[in-house]
Amino acid sequence: MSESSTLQRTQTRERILEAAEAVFSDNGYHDALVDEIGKKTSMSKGGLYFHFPSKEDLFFAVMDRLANKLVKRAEKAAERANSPLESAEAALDAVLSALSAQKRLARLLMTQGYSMGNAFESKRSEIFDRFAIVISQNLDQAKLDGQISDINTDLAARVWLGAVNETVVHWLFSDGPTPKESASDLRRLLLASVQIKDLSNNRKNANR
Amino acid sequence: MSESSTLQRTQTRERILEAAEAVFSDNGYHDALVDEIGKKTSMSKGGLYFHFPSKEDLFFAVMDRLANKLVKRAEKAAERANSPLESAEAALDAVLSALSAQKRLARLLMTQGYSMGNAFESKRSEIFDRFAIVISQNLDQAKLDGQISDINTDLAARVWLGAVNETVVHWLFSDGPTPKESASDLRRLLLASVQIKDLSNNRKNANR
DNA sequence: AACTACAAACCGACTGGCCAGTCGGTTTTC
DNA sequence: GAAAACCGACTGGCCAGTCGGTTTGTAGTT
Repeated sequence: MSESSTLQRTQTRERILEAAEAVFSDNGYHDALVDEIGKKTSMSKGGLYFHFPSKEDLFFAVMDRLANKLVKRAEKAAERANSPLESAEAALDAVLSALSAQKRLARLLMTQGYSMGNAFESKRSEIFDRFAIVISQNLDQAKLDGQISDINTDLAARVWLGAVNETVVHWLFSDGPTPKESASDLRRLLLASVQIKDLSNNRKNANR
Repeated sequence: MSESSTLQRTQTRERILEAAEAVFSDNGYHDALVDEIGKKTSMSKGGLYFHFPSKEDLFFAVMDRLANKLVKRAEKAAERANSPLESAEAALDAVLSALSAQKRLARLLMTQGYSMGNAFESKRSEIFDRFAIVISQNLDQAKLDGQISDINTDLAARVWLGAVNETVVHWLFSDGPTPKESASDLRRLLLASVQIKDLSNNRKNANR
């Protein structure tokens, strides 16, 4: 068991996860066939089951992998910003553009897992919570800094996530505008929702 | 075929829809067994299939029935209000309290159908659109009246729905607060998102 | 009121297709 | 030569939908 074999092993796992991501997001959990994932990986069913104990575990692994990527992306975008409020905004933008760029990713995270029942719910919940934390922590800080007014930041984070979710899902299943196209309007609405106090930046939040 | 028999017929259909609603919302589409719906109705599978051509049709019928009820409720609440903005607000409240009161209803409308794949999506889409229209029309009017600023009302309606959806789903799968408990905070956030201009009412939308 | 005829409503055992997961066996790697 | 990785035909459980048959309602006839 050299370290090269461990590397090989994670590479194979990665290959499987890649293929599984495609198949799951195209068909949803229930209609995704393990055999098809095998075909895409040029690996037999038995081979897959050597690496993952069940279809369900495989699906969760796919979701975790995607969520990690996305959360990291959001956190990095937030770090680059200059104020807590801008961090929250940047995190939002990062997620939105990532989802716009990859329908598959959006489908997987938002809808394609529901067919597995309650197990999926807690996973989705867990992942959304991670995003919610990134947003609400920044909003909390913005509140302390007096950048926004005294609102319920947990709920605000939830509202932001919900707004993104609905916008994306609507885009996925209707031929509406890309979330990215709506991004600036969406940003305006969500920033307004937290009732920005300091108008010294260049945006016009003209309220009377 | 007297009219009493037609009445009988719709009563039976109603009985089935009631039972189906329970079973679907408890188990989700995929895990709901037609036989169990039969058991709850004291009717055999064959009997059910006399009234509904397939499990899928039955599910859609259940959804339509619920959506109709809810939309009507929202519209009536909107009518009772005194201004377009208050109408939008009232519609929101109505939906929120209905969903809070009946977890089952919320589960069905929001998550339990995904397991049937894309067919559900268009149904969900259709239903959410109906709510979106109620909200966005009122927001449009509020815009014309100068009650709110010049925003993208379609998107705003979407944001509101998304916010409600996320709040409710979060409540369903975590032990968070009832949506009704969050209602006033939520209302504050969403009203702020549309950037109310006229502050002559008793709410404090203090923006500098 | 009794009888017939027909259809609407309902019954429930059965089938046919599906597919996750298994397992005895083969190849690859070290 | 031993273990890790992989193969793929097979099975076992599941359940929507079917269908030949029974019951119930109802309209027409005498």
